[in-house]
Amino acid sequence: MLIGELAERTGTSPRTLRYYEEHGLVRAQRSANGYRIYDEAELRVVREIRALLDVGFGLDDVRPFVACLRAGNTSGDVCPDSVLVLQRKIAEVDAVIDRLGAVRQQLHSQLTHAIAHREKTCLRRRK
Amino acid sequence: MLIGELAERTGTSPRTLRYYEEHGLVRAQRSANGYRIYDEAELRVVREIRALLDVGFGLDDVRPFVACLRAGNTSGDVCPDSVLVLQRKIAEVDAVIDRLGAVRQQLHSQLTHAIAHREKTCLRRRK
DNA sequence: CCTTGCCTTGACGCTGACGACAAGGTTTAG
DNA sequence: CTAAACCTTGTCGTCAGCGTCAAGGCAAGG
Repeated sequence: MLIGELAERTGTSPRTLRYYEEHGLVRAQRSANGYRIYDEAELRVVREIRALLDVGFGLDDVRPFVACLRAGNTSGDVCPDSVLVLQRKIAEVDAVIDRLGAVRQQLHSQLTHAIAHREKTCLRRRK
Repeated sequence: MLIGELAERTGTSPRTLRYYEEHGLVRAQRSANGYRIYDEAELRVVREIRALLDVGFGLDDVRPFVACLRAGNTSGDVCPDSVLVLQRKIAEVDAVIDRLGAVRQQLHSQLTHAIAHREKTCLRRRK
C-alpha cells in the first residue's frame, strides 16, 4: 500500500502521514524507487492515532497506544502506559469541564446583569 | 501614567499593552518625547480586556466591550453588541462542555475495557 | 515523446497572544 | 561623565498539526 492509498483509507493526507512518521508514530518500508510502502497493520495504527487526536490528545499522548498496538495487542488501550495516559487525560478533561462550568456561570451572570441594566435604562427613557 | 505603570497596575507587560494598542483596543496620548501616556479610564479598559481574555475570549470578541466602556458606560457588558457576544460565547462554551462530556464518557469506557482486559490477562497467567 | 498522476524531500505559512531581544533615545541621580 | 531605569520601534520565536507550494523523479498510457 502506498501513501496515497493509506491516506485515503484513513481519511487523512499524505502530508499528515509523513508528519506522523517524522515524529516516530508511523513506520513504512521503502520500495526500490524510494516510495513508502505500508502494510495492513499501519492502517490500524493510523486509525488509532486519528481517533485519539480527534478526542483532544497530543501526538505525545498517542505514543503509548501505538507502541501497545505494535506489541501485538488488538487494542492500543490495554497497556499500562496507555492506561496511565487515559487516566491523566480524563483528569484533564474533568478539570477543563469544571473550569468551563465556572466560566459559563460567570458569563451567564454578566449577561443577566446586562439585561437588567438595559431594562432599567428603557424604563428611565419612558418616564 | 506611563506604560510601565499601567502594565504593573493591570498585571500585564508593556509589550502586551502595545499589542492591544496595535490592535485598536487601547489608546494613549503621546508626550513630547514620544512616550505613551494613559489616563485612568484606560485602566478600566485594560482590566476589562484582561478579564475577558482570561475567560477565553479572543481580542475580536473583546472589542464591543471596550467600545461600550468608551461610550461612557460603567460596565462594558450593557451594550447590545456586548450582549450578543456574551450570548454567543455562552453557546460556544455550552457546545464545548457537551463535547467534552462525550469525550469523557468515551475515555472512561476505554479505560474500563482496558482494565477488564488486563484482569483477564492476569487470570490467564495464574492458570 | 508527452502528458498524467503518482511519489520524494524541503521549506514556508497559519492561528493567537504575546515573550524576548536588538538598537537606540531620554531623563534622573550621583 | 556615567550608570540606571525608563521609554521607543521592529523583528523573530513560541506551540501544534498540519496545508501548501516548489522542484524534481518515476511509471504507464496514447
